[in-house]
Amino acid sequence: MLKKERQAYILHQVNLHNKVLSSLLCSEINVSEDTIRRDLQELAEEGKVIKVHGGALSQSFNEVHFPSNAVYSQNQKKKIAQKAIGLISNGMFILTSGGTTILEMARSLPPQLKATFISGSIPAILEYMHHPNIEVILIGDKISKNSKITVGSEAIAKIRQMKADICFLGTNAIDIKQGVTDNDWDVVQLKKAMIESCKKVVCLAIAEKVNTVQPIQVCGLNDINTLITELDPGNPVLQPYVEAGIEVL
Amino acid sequence: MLKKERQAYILHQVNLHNKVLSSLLCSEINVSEDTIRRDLQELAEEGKVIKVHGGALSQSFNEVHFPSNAVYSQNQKKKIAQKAIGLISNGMFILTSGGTTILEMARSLPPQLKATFISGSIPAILEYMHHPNIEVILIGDKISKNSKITVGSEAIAKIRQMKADICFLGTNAIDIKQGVTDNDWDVVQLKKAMIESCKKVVCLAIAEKVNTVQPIQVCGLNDINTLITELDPGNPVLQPYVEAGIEVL
DNA sequence: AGGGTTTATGCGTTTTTGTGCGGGAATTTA
DNA sequence: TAAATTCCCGCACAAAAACGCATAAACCCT
Repeated sequence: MLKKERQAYILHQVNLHNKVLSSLLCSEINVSEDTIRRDLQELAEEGKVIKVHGGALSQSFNEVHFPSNAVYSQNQKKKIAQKAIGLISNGMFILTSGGTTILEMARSLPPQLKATFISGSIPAILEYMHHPNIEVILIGDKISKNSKITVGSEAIAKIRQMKADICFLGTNAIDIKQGVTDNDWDVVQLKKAMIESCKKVVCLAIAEKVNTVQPIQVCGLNDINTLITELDPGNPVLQPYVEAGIEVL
Repeated sequence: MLKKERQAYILHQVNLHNKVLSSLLCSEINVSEDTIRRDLQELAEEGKVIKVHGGALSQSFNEVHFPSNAVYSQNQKKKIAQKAIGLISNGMFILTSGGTTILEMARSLPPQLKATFISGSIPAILEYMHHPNIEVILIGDKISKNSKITVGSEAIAKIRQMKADICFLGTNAIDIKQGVTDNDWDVVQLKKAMIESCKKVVCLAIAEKVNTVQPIQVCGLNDINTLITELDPGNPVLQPYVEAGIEVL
């Protein structure tokens, strides 16, 4: 087997599987490990692959898995925010959780919108405060420093005595069987109370979070009314949710 | 699984769910906890995640809103802050209003101090949140956008049901005859409630504000226990207050 | 055709890298 | 304050890489 030929084969394998192991390749092509290593090195110098200890990775690895922009998946979140804003009309009372998707929504609210936003999330409140026409109600209680949200029985009691028009949940994980799940106990308590205190529950989730599960359950699928992702509502990934009776946008 | 591949997976998880636990990851990927820890450490050094005890947090989630340091009369306020901090001891429950003097105090709190701070001022709360050992209780209600503080009957009711050890008031104007005065009706209501709900009332005021008057009265001189300015307590300007029975620092 | 040169490959040996383990320190939690 | 986690440090060990060298095939020019 010619050198060029071999390298073409290796490159093909890398692009196919996103990674190759030198140990596997050498037994596959029947050359010494040194040769494979030299090939990978050349390919790496030409920028065709990324050489790592033990083998090589596809170039696409850098772009896809290591997002360089500050806010992760910001474009997707902007898309979600736009869809969510479509559900808001003047005069509404709106409960929101925290999370970067909610923040993106807060930033994208049209300036002429007049509505009342209620939240215990400090970052979200800071965003709402910048808007000229919206009223902001802050849920008070002890502050959880890592989630930057007020948590505790006071906060929950306060939420319980409300009846908002709509509730937006930044969703950490959603799954057909497990429903909505999260990883912070305090946050889950808040979200549960929010769900009970509004007429309509809307989950905001980037597609990557769909069909993933976290340790603590927030609610079952039947408790939510609407699911918003950056995907087209017709996307096959979302069909199970449509069939479960959820409005998918 | 290659090291880089594993790190990509971890990073992906962090960005998806805002946090990861090393214990969970290691059973998920089937490597030792040490390896996960080393990975997290490397990712942290590259600035991709924030390493914390037990796992790591997403970088984007932690975007800190650093309030501007350019504060009017900062040196005087630092001096006042230092004197005020002298009145605080471990385990205290402390009510505070808003205002830049209070902010300066919040920034100067010694890191090892363990106390509970209660406030409805958003900027103050943001400062308190940065401290490692203090508990933060946020008074909830409608947010007044220009004073960045929660105002309303809910907030007042909440304050009334407390009994704090000490209360620090950022003071806009203080005068021998008119006592403490201010210019925002909502803020005044809050301050009145705070004064009633604590054992000791401390006014923080830069010297410029001493012997000035604002339209709305907060309280008479006899309601306050301590007055802190950047001046020496023996300064003639302050003597009338000493004579009125106020502790001047 | 044949000698010199370049290129490609394989084989030991030495270094480097990646990972797990144990024990003690530090930190969190009850 | 005590118990349980988690972290940190050094070590061991295996896998992989780097290096030098040997060999041989391919190439190139009289």
